[in-house]
Amino acid sequence: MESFTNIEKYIQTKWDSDRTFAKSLHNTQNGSPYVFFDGPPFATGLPHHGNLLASVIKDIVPRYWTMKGRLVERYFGWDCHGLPIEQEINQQLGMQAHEAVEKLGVNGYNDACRSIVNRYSKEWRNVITRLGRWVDFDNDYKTMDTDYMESVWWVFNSLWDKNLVYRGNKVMPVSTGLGTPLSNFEASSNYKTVQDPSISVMFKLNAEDTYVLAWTTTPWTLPSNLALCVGPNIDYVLVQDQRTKTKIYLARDRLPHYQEYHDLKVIHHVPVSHLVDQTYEPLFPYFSEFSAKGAFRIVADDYVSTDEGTGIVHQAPAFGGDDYRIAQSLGFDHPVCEVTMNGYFTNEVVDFAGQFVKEADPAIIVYLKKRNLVFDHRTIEHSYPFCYRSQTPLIYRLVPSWFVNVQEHRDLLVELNQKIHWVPEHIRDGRMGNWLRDAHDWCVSRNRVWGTPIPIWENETTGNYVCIGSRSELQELTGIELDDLHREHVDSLTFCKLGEEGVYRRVPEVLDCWFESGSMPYAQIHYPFENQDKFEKGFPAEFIAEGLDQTRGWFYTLLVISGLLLQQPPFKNVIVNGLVLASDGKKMSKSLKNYTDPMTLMDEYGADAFRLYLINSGLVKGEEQCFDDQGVRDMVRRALLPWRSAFSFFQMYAKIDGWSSDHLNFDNLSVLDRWILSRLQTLKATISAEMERYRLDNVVPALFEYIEELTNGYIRLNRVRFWGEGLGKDKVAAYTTLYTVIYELTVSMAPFAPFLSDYLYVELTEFTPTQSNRKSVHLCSFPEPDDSLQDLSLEYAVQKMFRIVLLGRKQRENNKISLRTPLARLSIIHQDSKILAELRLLETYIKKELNVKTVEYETDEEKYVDWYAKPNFRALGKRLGKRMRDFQKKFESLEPSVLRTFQATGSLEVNGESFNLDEVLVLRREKDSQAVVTDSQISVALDLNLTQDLIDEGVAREIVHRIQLTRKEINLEVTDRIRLSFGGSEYIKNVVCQFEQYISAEVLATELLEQRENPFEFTVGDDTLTYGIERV
RNA sequence: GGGUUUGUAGCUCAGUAGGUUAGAGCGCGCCCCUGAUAAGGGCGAGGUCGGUGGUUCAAAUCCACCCAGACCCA
Repeated sequence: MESFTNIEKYIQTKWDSDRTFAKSLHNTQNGSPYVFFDGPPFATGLPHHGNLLASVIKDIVPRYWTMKGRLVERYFGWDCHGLPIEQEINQQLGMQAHEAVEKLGVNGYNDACRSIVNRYSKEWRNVITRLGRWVDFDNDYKTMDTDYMESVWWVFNSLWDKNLVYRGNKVMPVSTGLGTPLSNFEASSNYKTVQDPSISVMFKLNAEDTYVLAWTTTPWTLPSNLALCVGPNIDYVLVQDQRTKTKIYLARDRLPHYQEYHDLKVIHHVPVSHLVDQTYEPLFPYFSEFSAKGAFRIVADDYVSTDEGTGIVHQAPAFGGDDYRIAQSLGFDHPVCEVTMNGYFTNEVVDFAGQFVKEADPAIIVYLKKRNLVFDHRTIEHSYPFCYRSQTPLIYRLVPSWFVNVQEHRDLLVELNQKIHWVPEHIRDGRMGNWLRDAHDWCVSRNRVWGTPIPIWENETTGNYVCIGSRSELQELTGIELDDLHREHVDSLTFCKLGEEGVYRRVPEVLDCWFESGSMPYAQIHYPFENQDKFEKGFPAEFIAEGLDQTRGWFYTLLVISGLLLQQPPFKNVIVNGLVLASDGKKMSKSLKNYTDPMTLMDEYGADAFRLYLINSGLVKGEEQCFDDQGVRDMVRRALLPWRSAFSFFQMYAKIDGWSSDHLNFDNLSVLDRWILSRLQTLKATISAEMERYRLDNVVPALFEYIEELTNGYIRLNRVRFWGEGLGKDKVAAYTTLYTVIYELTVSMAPFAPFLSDYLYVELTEFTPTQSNRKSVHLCSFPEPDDSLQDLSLEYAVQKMFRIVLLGRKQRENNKISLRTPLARLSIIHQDSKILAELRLLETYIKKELNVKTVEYETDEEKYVDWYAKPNFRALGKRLGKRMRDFQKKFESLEPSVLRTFQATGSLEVNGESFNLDEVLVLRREKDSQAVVTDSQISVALDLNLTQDLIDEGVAREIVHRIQLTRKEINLEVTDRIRLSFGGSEYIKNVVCQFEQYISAEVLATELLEQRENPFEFTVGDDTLTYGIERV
């Protein structure tokens, strides 16, 4: 047998040479489009389990809909711009972007980035292809393509035209050494432990002769103080410094801290409302005119804590994120920012002008001390971020930035989000909904090099802006035609406008790369410059899938852009996958080596198994899961192996009998034929239903169940039907059933296990000479359930039969009687003769499974079991309520005679209330567990008497078994006829003679002769059989 | 600190209208079967369903708080 891995490699080459993917698109070209958007990954490393998980989902769903007749085009996308790429290149060049740009120029730097963007794309293609994902890599989109970037410009310009773009400020980490803002990633990459001043400063209230105490480790921000902030839920106290007699407000929780160094006496507690809105005297005179605008006032905000400081926070809106947010809500449009990007005070700060802020700290403290405003002064050691390049301390400072107005359109976004079907559902109103409800304006500018330039030109003289939305517009204004829109080509272009003085130059920023990926629906097809019709027909997309981390990433940017642009959600269905963790519960990490490389896994167990494992879990509904290599192996053992074995079984006999689908005939189906066909309809219906709901995790369990029933139920019980010679009616029915069931199972598996499914499909076509000449399962239609073949009551009865077989086996086990020894009788015991009648239809199988001569149906349960009654809590809960416990006791103590009547009449009176058989359940327990076994619903009793005849027959079966083993050992074919010689003890020889016919038939012996010397032997008890086998 | 989410057998996980015997696979122990054989089946051990409190006749399931982890945000 071929290994699964080899099968997959073979199928892969078949797909390549037959161009099966292209054919599947060709075949569905008249189908209605099912649009799928592929989220672009950064290819800065090899694909990991998370990428593969998303890829599996992105493959299964499109394959399914393709088989449903829809046209599902799939184009791969690459995220090319942004920090990850710059990071790579910086590392490669061994210098920071700003430095590199100085040396290489924007041109050289971008060339370097461009050269590595697709460094891994070949490996990605290999891995994704090996996984079995069908996606067009040849017509992929890249966010750095000129067409793509032009569409991004169009998107940006459209927002601009709708007045949704504005210039504002954002507090960001700034490297004073480089004079430029850093990304959060860069800013958090170099923390150092340093000593800083820690001062508590007193602010004099205007209305009383008291002070408010605020704490800071950045005295240089005090000259730009504009407000103080208290916490609305914090308790404050007024204290008096016993040394200076000064009265001071601070948080009660912080009092002990200050009492360590100062003799403070509490005067009284103060509600926070007493402080809010009070005004105070500015520490410095530089910006006192701001008091007219509402500055130098106490405000309240939740962010204030009492973990450190005084519970009152000094506000310098230009130098803190919260400070800025609060200032904006107070209406300071132009907060004070008297520090240059390089960290020097400007001239407005008269006393410290030209000083580097960190170096001005001591002078500022002295200034305040002279005015008796410093309450406490010491030094602390803490961890502080430094520029990873220039090693200067970072400062947080306002940076001019471009924003998209999202805040005012929250309601629209929330509303559009409601139209999206999220899997898992909770993300819609939870993670995503909450995020949208308080969405902030989106800062879309980056002070970067490698990206799509923001297409805004600013007139240096008049301050007017022109936003450009296309290459042709740019050409009109500048006369230059560009085929590349990166900074090195665009930055130098300037223009003037007639009748307006001054020159227009592009603003220096590039776009946030999330803006580019969010523009993907338009940009991937160069809309609106091309493909207008295609876009309009295919928007919103039917389906997308990415990881949970994209909620505030791609999912969000897609929604913001399409919402603002078109007032539509960008997609209808989304599967959010969870994070794949290593088996130790940690993140997968190359350095920890805590996971197996996916390619290795696929080489060992196959991509099909890998795929099934990934989707058979909470991973496809946003939950995380520890990846377990064993789990992949399980998929082989539980699904792929039995599925293929079922096919091999069919194939082997169908070849012998020369059976083909020409002989299909549903006329003489046996009861189990009808059963497994009915189960097939149920399976197909389940798969369709779950796929429509995008609940992939519910599919694999249903497949498991079916494969289990097919192989360990249907095939095991029906093997004998395939053994006889010729093609009788019953055999045709058996082949018809087995073929149909395997065929449709195989086609149904196609989206999930595309390799083995295609392999088996092709093998199956050997038996379908007149059927369609499709070359691949992936060109087939997904099978639809046929209601006329479904019989739920039969499914139920067979289920019961299997339960009975289990009970019988259990009783044999209890009594240590091997299954090979036949028993005279099985009694199936239930007082309801209707149930027994259903089981009678399956008697043949029950006899065979339990190896009994006869089956009897017994309605007199009281002979074997004790009845007891129990309330059906679910049914009675509402009606009985608190009385449940009392009734439960009453039911449990009912006499058997009462229960007998109850079962006969279907009605029971207790305490003047009547109950039916659905409300009170009658259950069974064994009177004597030797004689009978019950599962509380139904009972069986085996006749355990072993007569000599039965024992002899058991021995005969044992003999057959040994001979079969030997046949196999000496490599006989299943169909080989043999000449059997035997000898040994008298008893054994007698048994052989007695069961001559049975034995000959079973082992395919055409001749049986007694002989003294034989090559093989075995013993049963005290007896020995010797035998020889010779092929005829 | 906030939002969301997860916590069930040694391991990986099921368990959506709250219903009284909490399941599967793997692993482990015992046994059986065997022309589907890189198999298969049965039985068994193994669980205070993260903790505490509450609602209820009844809680793994609903509520509150807490603990631990994760993701995102601050």
